[in-house]
Amino acid sequence: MARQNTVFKDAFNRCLLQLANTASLPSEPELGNALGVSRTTVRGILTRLEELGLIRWNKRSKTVLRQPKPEDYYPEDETDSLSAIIERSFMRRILAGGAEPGMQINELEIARDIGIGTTSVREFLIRFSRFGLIEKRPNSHWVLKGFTREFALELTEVREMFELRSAISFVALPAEHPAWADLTRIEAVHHDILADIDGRYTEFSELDERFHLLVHKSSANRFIVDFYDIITIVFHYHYQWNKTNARERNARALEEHLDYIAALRSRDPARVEEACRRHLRSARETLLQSIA
Amino acid sequence: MARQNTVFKDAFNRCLLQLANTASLPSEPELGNALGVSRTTVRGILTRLEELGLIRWNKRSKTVLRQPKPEDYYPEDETDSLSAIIERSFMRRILAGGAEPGMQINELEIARDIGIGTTSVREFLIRFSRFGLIEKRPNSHWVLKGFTREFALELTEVREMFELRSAISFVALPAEHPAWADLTRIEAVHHDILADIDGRYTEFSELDERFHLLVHKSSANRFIVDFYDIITIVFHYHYQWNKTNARERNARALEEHLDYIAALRSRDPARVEEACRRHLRSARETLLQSIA
DNA sequence: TTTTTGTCTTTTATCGACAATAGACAGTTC
DNA sequence: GAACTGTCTATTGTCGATAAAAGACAAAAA
Repeated sequence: MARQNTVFKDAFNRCLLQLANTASLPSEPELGNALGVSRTTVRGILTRLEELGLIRWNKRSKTVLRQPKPEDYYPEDETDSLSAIIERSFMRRILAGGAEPGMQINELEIARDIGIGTTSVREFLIRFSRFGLIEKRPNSHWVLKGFTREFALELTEVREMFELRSAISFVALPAEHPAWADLTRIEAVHHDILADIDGRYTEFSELDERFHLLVHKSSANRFIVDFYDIITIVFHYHYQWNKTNARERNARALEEHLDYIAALRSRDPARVEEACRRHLRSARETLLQSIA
Repeated sequence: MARQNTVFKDAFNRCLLQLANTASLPSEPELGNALGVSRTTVRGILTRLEELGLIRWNKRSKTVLRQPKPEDYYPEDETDSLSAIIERSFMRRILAGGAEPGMQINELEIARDIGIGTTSVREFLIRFSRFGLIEKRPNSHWVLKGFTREFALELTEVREMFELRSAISFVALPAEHPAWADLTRIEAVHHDILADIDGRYTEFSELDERFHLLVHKSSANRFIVDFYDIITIVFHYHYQWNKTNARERNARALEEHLDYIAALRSRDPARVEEACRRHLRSARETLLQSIA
């Protein structure tokens, strides 16, 4: 097979969710827009919905006949894009497994391991190389540079430069800029989670990403915003792997965020700088502790 | 054909140059080291040298029989790696041609244009995307973001942050660090070029890259050093295309470099910061002028 | 006249294949 | 016994092929 129809299956599943609330479906272009796919895929979905007896479809009329049952959905693991699968598998290898710096990375081996072609693995590695964890020897293998203490220090050094600058430019945003409203929403979630910290502390990781990305975006600089991808992926996988003291860590970080947010609101650059520095310093400590 | 033997041809040509000075060639591993290729390729080269009657080869003895003639070399254009070919072709497209921001980029079209397969084009685009000039729409085309004024401003903003920090850490390098010797060598070339500015001003571009890279490297931060790739490629292709006032521009930049180098030598951070700022400001102006 | 649908073409994502190149191992030579 | 060569295997770089997905265009419907 040349390509898995994961786009179709994933969009189909999302379409079933939308089906729950309506008696009939909108036009093909509109559906395509809502699901983020082309009309070709939409028509594939409609065809399948009809086959399963979920709708009656005749040109413009798409009448819902019954509600979807669990067995109508495609299994979740068939909806993952190939690159997502490779990413997970690769990160497990280099974070969880005893991956020594300097180790060789073998495209063919990874491909066989996952059961896919080498092309996709190559493309993943090329994309991944910008994170600075691997390096290519031309005409030969890749080398793992490793998730080391140096890596963490270099990463956080740049992060601190970028975030400090972004935070300063945040306070210069006009009052009607949507970022302020986003900030309010994000602040509210902080309070919600803190109120039930024992039950919800695991939601911090995602919130953390949203908050810092919002700050970085105010720099209006593509290089700064793009760099945040590296932070995201490192923290994302790293925290999946290292969960010691997660509750305390997250509670503390939430408090620091609230300080930081208050500082942004004050629009006082000196105060922002101080709150930002304090939070980033403790984030760096946390990261370093879990490495060494 | 699955793959051009450009590595072989290029190494063969370089080997012919080395041949000029010796009566016999060293061992296979040693040759491989000198040329940066594997023993397999070395043996290919030796075989070819023997076929052409350039050497007599018997196990350890590789006696040079005659000096290479021009027709012994492979044509230069057969020694370019595919990715270098794609890069040149692509940069010509987006810098020289009237490439509007927002334009779609079509893998298949580029591949047909150059007469190669799509895989290599895809891989090039993925690698190139980290420069922030193009962006992928998943399952669909790439979009050219364009070499615009915003791009130049975002690029120089980060460059200034990084270089300032690197320059400051440069003065902290111990006196025996090789960077100081490199700096001396680079400074000397500045004087050489200035002494014959009319004849040699075109050599500035390469010198500029060497100098700034040396500064960036003293940061010992892979993200800062890697970022310099973007600067390099942008300036490299940009100056190939825009040559107005090159002589005056370069002369001025050379003087600024000399100030900057003197400041580094003084090891006075305040003086370094000032000289660095001044030079980067004028570099930014130059870049901006040639865009708008 | 604008939106929707039917149909058809083009492009992307992925695979398998194969030559170029790297690299491993054992026997050979100094 | 250290380095070199002969031979063999494994991996990378690139191509062509193909299903999935996107998208163009004209006919049909509102």
